[in-house]
Amino acid sequence: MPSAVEHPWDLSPTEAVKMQRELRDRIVLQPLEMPVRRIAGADISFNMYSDVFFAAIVVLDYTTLEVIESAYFTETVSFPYVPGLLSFREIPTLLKAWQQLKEKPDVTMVDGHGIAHPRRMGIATHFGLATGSPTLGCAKKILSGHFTPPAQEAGSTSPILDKEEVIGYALRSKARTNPLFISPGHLLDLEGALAIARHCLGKYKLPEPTRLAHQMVNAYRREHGAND
DNA sequence: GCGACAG
DNA sequence: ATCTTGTCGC
Repeated sequence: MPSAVEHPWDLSPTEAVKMQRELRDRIVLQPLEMPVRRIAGADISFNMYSDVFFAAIVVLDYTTLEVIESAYFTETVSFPYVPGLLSFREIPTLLKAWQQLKEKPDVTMVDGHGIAHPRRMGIATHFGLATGSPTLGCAKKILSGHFTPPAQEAGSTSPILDKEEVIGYALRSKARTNPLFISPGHLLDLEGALAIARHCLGKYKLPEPTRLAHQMVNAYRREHGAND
C-alpha cells in the first residue's frame, strides 16, 4: 500500500497554499496497476450558512455498481471556502468517514477536481495523497484551464488545457446536459480517470459513485442534524 | 488592473 | 453547497 501523506490541517489559507506547493511533488500519475473491484464515491453536505459538515464514503461493486457499504461522519469545521483550497475545508471530515470503512476501495471518485487545479492540488488529488490510494475528480464546474465544448452526443469529450498541458477532460455524460470535468487525482493517469468515469455512467448525468454519495449524504444529514 | 473562481 | 414542483424546451 502506497504511503499516505501526513500533515497538519489547522492552517491559515496562506499556509495552505504553501502546503499545496510542497505536496505537489508527491503526486503520482500512472496507470492503475490492479483491476478495479470496488470504487467509492465521496461527498460532503451541509445546511446553508452552517459549518456543521456531514461526510459520506459510499463503496460500490465496480461491475454491478451496487452499494456494498457506506460510512458517515459529522463535525463542525472552521476552514473557510476559498476556491483552490477546498481540500482543507472538506478532507478532514471525509477522512474520519474513510477510517470507518471495513474494506477500502480500489479507487475513489471525489466531488471536485483532481489535477485540473491551479497548483495541481484539487481535493481528489489531496485525498489520494492523504489516504495513499488511487483517486479521480469529477466536478460540475471548471476551476482552471480552458476547453472547447465537447460534441453534443453523450460520451463526447474534449481536453482541459492549461497552456499546452492536458490536465483533464470535459465529458458530456448525457446529451443536452453541461459537461462534467474529469481529472486524475493520485495513483491514476488521465486516460484511466476518463475510462473509470465513463464506466460508472448509468441512467443519470452524474457517475454512480458521486451520485449515490451525494444522495446518501443528504439523507444522512436530514435524519441527523436536521437543523443547526 | 480586471475577470474568474471546485464545493 | 443549500432552499424546491412543476414546467418549458431540446
